[in-house]
Amino acid sequence: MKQSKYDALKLENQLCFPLYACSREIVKRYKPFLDEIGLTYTQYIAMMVMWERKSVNVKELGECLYLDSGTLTPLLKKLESKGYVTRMRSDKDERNLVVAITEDGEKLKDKAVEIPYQIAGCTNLTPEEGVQLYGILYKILGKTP
Amino acid sequence: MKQSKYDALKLENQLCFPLYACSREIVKRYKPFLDEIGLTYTQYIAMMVMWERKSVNVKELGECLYLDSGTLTPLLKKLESKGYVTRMRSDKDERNLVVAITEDGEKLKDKAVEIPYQIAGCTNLTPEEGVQLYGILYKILGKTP
DNA sequence: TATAATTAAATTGTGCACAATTTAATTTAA
DNA sequence: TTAAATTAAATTGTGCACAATTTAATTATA
Repeated sequence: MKQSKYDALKLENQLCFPLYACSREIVKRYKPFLDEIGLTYTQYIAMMVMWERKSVNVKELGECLYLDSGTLTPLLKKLESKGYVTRMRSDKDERNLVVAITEDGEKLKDKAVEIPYQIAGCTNLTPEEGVQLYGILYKILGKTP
Repeated sequence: MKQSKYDALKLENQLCFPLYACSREIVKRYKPFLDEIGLTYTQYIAMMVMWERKSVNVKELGECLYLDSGTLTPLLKKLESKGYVTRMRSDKDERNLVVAITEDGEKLKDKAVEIPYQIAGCTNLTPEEGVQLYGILYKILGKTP
């Protein structure tokens, strides 16, 4: 095997690259299912938080999703225009914007609930690999750089 | 533990979400190092292919990076304007655009070679976890959905 | 060999991501 | 208590991603 001081720069020796490619690949596999309920992937994970929390402010939502207001503000305006959430300044502290789920947003949950099962058929990992991957990814996320 | 038919829709039960979050998190960790050589992450992985292949057409580059011409065309124009690659239609088949590395592009490699080692200090995985992650990610990428 | 089908890039339009800045509200401290 | 510091969203600007369409070149076929 020919060695070079540049080996560390080869695409095949990167861990970050397959992570980046895989992330996009999986989002692409979600697309046909998400199209049926009219959500993008980012809107879908935002709705996941809403289905669980019912009401959060932008900062909390951002902490859940690792996203900032620059991404969330336009996204939440879109979810509002679709009628799935409302956006209102908090009475207690008007700096906070409270995002709350609507009845239509709740109804969407019943359509969305099939998606995880449909997606399961699109991956080829063993249950063990899934658990390993999950653990490793959250280990990376947990480390404050 | 309270169970619900909606458990599959919880963010914490997703595999895709930490993948998506991790991918962005790691790209963010590259940013300070990439800033020093004036490349974005996508430009960096494109240059990795160029450093290895010297000359490729857009289609081949897209296959390496899992990206299409919609993403690559503007990106390659930027790399061209920075002087790291040239873009020329192929003589044999004018549908093909040949992207070739320049001398400046080659020189950049010597600056970039430090980056993988600098990044290594920013992750917290054991070597075994790294190997596991690598294998699982390429298994996902390999499966034609 | 014309015509149809295919192929490769480029283009168009939408939706993130995110750094940096701005605006407005609240909290802290002199 | 008022001025400074902090905080939360929104805004601005850049750079992807990617679906869908267009343009131009090449190949296959009737």
